[in-house]
Amino acid sequence: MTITIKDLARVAGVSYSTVSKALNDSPLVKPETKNKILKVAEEMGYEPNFAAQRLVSKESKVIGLIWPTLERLAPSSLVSNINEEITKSSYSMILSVNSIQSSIEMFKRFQVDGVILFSEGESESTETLSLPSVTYGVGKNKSYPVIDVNYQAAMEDAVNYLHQLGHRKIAFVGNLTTTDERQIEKSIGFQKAMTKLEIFEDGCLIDTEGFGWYDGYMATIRLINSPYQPTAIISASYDISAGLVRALRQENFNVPKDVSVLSYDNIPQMANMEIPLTSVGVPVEEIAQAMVQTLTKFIKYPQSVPLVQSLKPVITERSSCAPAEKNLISE
Amino acid sequence: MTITIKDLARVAGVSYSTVSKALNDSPLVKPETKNKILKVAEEMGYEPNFAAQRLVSKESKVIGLIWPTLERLAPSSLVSNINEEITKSSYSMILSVNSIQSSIEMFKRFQVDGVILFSEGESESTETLSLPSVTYGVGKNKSYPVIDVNYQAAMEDAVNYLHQLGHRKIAFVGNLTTTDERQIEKSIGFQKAMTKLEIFEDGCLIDTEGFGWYDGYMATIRLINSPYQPTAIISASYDISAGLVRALRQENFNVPKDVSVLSYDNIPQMANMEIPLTSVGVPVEEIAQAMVQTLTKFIKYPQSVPLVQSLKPVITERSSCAPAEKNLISE
DNA sequence: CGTAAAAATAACAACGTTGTTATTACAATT
DNA sequence: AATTGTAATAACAACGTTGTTATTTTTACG
Repeated sequence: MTITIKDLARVAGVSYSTVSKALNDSPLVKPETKNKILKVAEEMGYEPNFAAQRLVSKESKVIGLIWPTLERLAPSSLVSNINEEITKSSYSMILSVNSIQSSIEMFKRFQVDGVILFSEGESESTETLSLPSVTYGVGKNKSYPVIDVNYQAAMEDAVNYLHQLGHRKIAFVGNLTTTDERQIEKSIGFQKAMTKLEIFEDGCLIDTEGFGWYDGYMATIRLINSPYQPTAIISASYDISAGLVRALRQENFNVPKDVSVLSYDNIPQMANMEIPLTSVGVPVEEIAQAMVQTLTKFIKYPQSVPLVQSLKPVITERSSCAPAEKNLISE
Repeated sequence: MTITIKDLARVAGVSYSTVSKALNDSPLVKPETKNKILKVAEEMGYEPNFAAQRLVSKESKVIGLIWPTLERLAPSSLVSNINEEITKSSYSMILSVNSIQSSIEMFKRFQVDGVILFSEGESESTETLSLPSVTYGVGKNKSYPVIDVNYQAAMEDAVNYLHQLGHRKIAFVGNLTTTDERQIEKSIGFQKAMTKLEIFEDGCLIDTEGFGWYDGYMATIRLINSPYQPTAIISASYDISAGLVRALRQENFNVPKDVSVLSYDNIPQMANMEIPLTSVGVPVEEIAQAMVQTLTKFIKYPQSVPLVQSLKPVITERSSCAPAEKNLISE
C-alpha cells in the first residue's frame, strides 16, 4: 500500500530508474524532469524504503550509542550533546541500553555505520568491536579510537588553580574504591599535583564509595568531622558535588567564604546548583563534538584517525572559589 | 564478503530455497537435511541479512522507545524494566531521544513493530501516531492505548493509609505549577482524599516548582518554617523525596519518629535511601510488563486492546511511616 | 540534411531474503 | 508394472532500491 519509485515513475511518465536518479539528485537527469519527479514525489508523499536501500548500498547514516547504565546526570548530559552533534552531521542516533555484546549484535543487524561506546567504567574489555567505534575516558588498552579527557591534567589544573588562590589545605572527595579507571585517574592526578606542591597530607583523600549525591553528602560529613580541615575541596563529579554542597550548607559552611569548592564535570548544569560551582574538565559540548567528528572520520577513512586523541580540560569559573587568606576553616 | 544462504546452499549441496526453509524450521524439509544445513550455517558463521528480511516480510521484532527527556531516576528505572520485558518477549528495543515527530520518522524507516511513548508531560499532542503505540500516565484524550497508573487513587490510598495510622495533619510536597497532567492528578487525588476525611487545611499543599531533589529540599524547608506543621508528609516523586528527607534530617526531624514520610514512585531504589521509604504507586515492574504486553498484543490484534487500562497502585511498606500518637511535630 | 557525438532516458541485473509454484523421487495401491 | 499420491527439493518471482549498460532522443556541425 506504500508508494514506491515505480508508482512515481508511472504518474510522472518516466522509467523508475530515472526516478531513482532524480531523487538522488544525479546530474544524469534533465533539470526539468528532475523537478517534475520531485514534485510528484512530494505530492504523493513518497518515502524511500530503508530496507531496500540498505540491501543495495552500504551506508545507513545511523550511529548507534551503547549505554548499558542509565544513571547519573553528567553522562546523560553528554548523551544529549552527542545526539545533537550527530543530528548536525546528518546522521541519526539510536540508543541501546543492553550489554555491549548484544547491542553490537543488534547494531550490526541495523547496519549502523558506527558505534559510540558509553560503557561506564568497570570491566570494559579490550576486545575489538568489529564495527567502527569511539569511546571517551582514558586512552589506553583500546583497539579503537578514544577521546581522552585527561582526568589527571584536569585534577592537576584544579589543584594548581586553588594553590594560586592561596589554598594549602585541599581535600579530594571522590570514589576511591572502584575499578573504574576514570575515577582512579582523577585521584592520581590530584595526588601528583599535591605532592609536587608539597602540600599532600594524610587525610586529604575522602572516599565516597559510590557515585550518587548521597555518597558525596556522607563523605563530606566525614571530612568535616575529621582532623584534616581543608580550605578548599575538589569534588570528583557533578552528583558528588550536589551532596557536598548540601552537607557544607547544613554544617553552616559558607561557600566560598569558608571553603572553596571546585567540581569535576564541565557541564552547564553546574550553574544551576545552589551555588554556581566553578568546575574543571573538558566541556561536554567539546567532548561530544570530538567524539562524533572522530567517529564519522573513522567511518570514512579508518587510517586517518589516531587511536588516542587528547582534549584539554579547562576551568570554568563560577562563584564557588575565593582566595584563601580570609578563609581558614579553623579560626 | 558476508555469507548468504546461497553460500550455505552451495556447500550443503542443496538449493538456496531449501536453506531458507531449513533456517526457518519449516516442516517442508527433511529433518536430516535440515540438521545438515543448520550445522553448515553454524560452522560458516552465517548471519541473516536484516535488510533483506525486512524487504520481504513485515515483522521486524523491534520496538522503539521514544524518550525525549533524559532526566530523573524514576523514568530511567522504568526504561530499564521495559527493556528487560521487551527482551523477554523476544523483541529488541531501540531508543530515540529526539522529538516524537522525528523519532517516529526514524522508527518507520527501521520498520519497528511498535512504539512506546515516554514523553514526560508537557504538551503531549493528541494526534495519532501512525504506528502501534502505548504510553503510560493518565488515560484520556489519547488515540492509542494508555496504561493508566491511577495517580489519584494512589494519592487517596496514601492519605487513607496515613489517616489510619492516626495522622490528621498531612502535607503534600509536589510540583503544583506545571501543565504535566500526571503531576496535576497527584495533587487532585491528595486534595480529594483530604477533603473527604475533612482534614484538608490551608497550607498543606507545598509547591516544589520543579522535579529535582533540590526542589524537594527547598520546599521542605519552606514547609518547616510555615504555620502548617504536619505529622506526615506525602512526596510526589522519588527525586523530591530525596531532597525532602535531606531537609528533615538537617532540621533534626527524625523519620518516622517525628514525621512520617510516604513517597510516590514505587521503585526498588526507595529501599536504598537514607531511610528506606514507604512508597505508593504501581510497581515499575508491573507498569513495564503491562506496557509491553499491551503493545505486543496491540501489534497482533489492534482491536483486542482497550484504549485505557487501569493499574492498581499499592503501598509498599518500608520504615518511614509510624503511628501518629507519639509524633506531634510541635510539642 | 545527414551524421556523429552528447545528453537523456530506459532496461535490466544486482542485493539477500521469503513464499509460491514446479519438478523430481519415491512409496503405496491396484 | 502402471498409476496415483505424497514427500522432498528445486526453481523462480517477488520485495524496493541503486548502479551499470543499452537504447533512444537531442544537439552540433560539416
